[in-house]
Amino acid sequence: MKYILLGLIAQRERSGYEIKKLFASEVGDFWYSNHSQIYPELLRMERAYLISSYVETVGTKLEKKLYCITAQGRTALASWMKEPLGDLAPSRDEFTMKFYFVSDAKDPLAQQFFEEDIVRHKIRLRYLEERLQTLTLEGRTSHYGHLLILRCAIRREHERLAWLKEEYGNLPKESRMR
Amino acid sequence: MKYILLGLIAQRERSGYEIKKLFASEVGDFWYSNHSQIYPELLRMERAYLISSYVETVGTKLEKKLYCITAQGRTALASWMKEPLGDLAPSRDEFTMKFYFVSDAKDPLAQQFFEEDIVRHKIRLRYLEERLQTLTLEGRTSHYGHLLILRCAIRREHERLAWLKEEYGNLPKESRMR
DNA sequence: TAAACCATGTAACCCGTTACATGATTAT
DNA sequence: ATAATCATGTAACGGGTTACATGGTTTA
Repeated sequence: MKYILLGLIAQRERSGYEIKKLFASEVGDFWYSNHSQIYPELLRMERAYLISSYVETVGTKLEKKLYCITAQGRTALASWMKEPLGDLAPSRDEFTMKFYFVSDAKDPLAQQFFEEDIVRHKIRLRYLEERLQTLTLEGRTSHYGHLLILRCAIRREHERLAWLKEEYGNLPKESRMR
Repeated sequence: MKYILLGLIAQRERSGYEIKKLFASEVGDFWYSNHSQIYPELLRMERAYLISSYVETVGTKLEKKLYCITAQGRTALASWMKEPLGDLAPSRDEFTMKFYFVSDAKDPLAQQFFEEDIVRHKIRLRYLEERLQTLTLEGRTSHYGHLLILRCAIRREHERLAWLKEEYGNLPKESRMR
């Protein structure tokens, strides 16, 4: 988490609120957080000399705290990026775990799970495709990684849906009928 | 988490230690936990009348606490199973988030990330295939769901590796050379 | 002038992880 | 004997979520 904030601030100076909005939009596609975690973390990072801040006044009273990365912060970010990836964690997915308890294909729950999962993955796929479209049209430069992970996610959703439909089709008739 | 424990105890009566071992083996492929979370959770569930326990003595002194599901517990489990699946949570994957900060395909980090991710997914794929083999050979009955989610995971790993290799091959030459 | 948005924090709680702690039984 | 495994707990800590709390600015 710390490094995500650091990475975002490394791109350009940012306020806590700006970062909050990023988590609610593009960063949120891959990682989620909210302001009550962001603000304290930024304060901790400042105390650790990874970032520095200055205050800008909007209007006459409203204060906006802008954070910049420090040299130390850049070093820390670079060494995190170079660190090898950790072990793959188990998925902890609700669909998976619930299905583990379905011992028989005839169980009507199997059908229900497939239907529900197809719906939520269709929604997600549509959303991701729209995001890719937006990003492509914006024609921003230097967002290789962002495009890449979006394409990865879209492909994963396609594959997931294909698998779901295949297995759904393989269910015994007794459970597909009404 | 609570419902996973409940599901495992619903299959047959089990001790905390037995459940711990399940998390270290087959359940651990999809969800992880350890004994310091399991034991207190079992105590809480017993206090909530979802499970009941009795003590069995092994040898002369060693005590083993066996938990059974109660009628209330079965109801709670069934209603959890029927509940619709929650929203898809963002992946929170290290590879994804690090790549978000790679703005240019020429960055040598891109190459590094692909290589590392290929390695860890190959390892995982091999492991999952071995698990499926074992499970198939065991020839247990009524494990439709378990087989299904294993096949799903294997297919996901295959697809992931295919994507990784494809994108790795698309990297510009400057960064692939030594 | 009211709603929507900008802007920043704290507090309580829940869940999960690591570490601490103990002792019995079985297999080599 | 001693190592591995069986067996069950507690404590401290860290990260994330929800709720609490406040006030300024912009837009319709």
